[in-house]
Amino acid sequence: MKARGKRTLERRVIAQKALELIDRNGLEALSMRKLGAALGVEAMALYHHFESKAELLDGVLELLVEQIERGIPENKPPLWRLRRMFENMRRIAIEHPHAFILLPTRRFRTQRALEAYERLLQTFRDAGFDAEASARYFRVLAGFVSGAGLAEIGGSRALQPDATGVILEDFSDEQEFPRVTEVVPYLRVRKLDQIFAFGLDLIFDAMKRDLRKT
Amino acid sequence: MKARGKRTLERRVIAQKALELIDRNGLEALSMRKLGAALGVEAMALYHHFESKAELLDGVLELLVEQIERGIPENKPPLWRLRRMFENMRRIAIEHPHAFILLPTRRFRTQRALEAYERLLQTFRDAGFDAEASARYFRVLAGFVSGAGLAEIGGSRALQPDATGVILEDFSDEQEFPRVTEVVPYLRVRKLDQIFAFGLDLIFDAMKRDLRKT
DNA sequence: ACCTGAACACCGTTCAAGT
DNA sequence: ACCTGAACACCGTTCAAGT
Repeated sequence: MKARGKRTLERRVIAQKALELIDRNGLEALSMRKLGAALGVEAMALYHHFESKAELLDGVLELLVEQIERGIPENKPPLWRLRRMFENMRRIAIEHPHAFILLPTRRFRTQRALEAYERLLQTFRDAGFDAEASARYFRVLAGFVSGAGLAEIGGSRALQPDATGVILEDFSDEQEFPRVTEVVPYLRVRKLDQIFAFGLDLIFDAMKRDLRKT
Repeated sequence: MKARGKRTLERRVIAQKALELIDRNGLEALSMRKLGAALGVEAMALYHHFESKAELLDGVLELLVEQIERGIPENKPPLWRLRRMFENMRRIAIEHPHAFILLPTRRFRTQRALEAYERLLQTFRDAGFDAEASARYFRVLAGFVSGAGLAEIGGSRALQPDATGVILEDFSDEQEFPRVTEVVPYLRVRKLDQIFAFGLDLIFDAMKRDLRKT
């Protein structure tokens, strides 16, 4: 499992270029052929570094997972750090709208991804939760943040690669869908920050109550 | 936009067969060619009923969206009905693990999907929320349920179509990932019901507090 | 109105061959 | 050890043709 110097470097460079292409053209548009071309190499050369496209995507996932811990000082209280980590997850959705889906759909299978997962769970423990409560709150938070991230993307930050023509605005004559129409302004991108914070508050408040109780 | 009898029927039959194939072989494995074959027809015949594969997927999405309202009596209180709708969303994740992803990732663009969305939002209004609060709680609930649904799937109910070899159980020597290891038993499929209910309680409790306040 | 069949421009991956 | 190039078995979709 130990890297042989150049190999790990290459893997990372390839994954980074893949993420770049995904950011630019969408996940569906990423192909081994195009990725090879972008790196000045034949598609098949990539199979020397990754066994399959699936493994390459695990490599891209690793890059996203690493960002969960970005810019979080060690010396802050655990609950504060946890909050920042989940806020980071949302930021990843915004910065990498086409790649974000990898985070909630692909299992963590690589060393680096599992290491980050380990540290995240350790932070729950540091906050005072036992294994069961850590599992529970992790699931609830990760669920909420994943779903919120996906909504943010569908919401309008990024276009879907294979979207069909009609969008809500074309549709809503307000006669037919009054409730949908009235809700649209409150779900604009600008408003989503507040809603996300509100949801996160809900969960963290419950966590704090829980900690005080025991 | 009005249907011409047979046409709508056909569309539905095709979408249903597509969902069946997705359930059996995964979303990635669905192709126009295979779907045609399953219906005893050439792939190109499908383009007479759907303009593209994207539109076909919108048709499959419709089938899922309809199930959100399944088995919910009109005469129950709005909050109760809302809870049931979001529980239904999770059931959809469990019953259609490979297709569920369509729900949080594809925008609602078809008549039937928007109608269901309209009724869902109307139920928030019936419960006593204004448009803004409806938008907020809808987003938080939909976010949580989507994320929880995806986690449920990754968790183990369905295999990923392009999963790579290693899974956590192979990995965790408990030396290297003690926190990950200790959390595994609490995230087993059997336990996810409780965690889901716990998360939903959190949000519905906040909704009830909110309603009492005003 | 509905379906076929050939064709185009792509895919991921295998394999044998090159350096 | 690393890369190429041809080939295989697929894709979604266009287009002209059939009934």
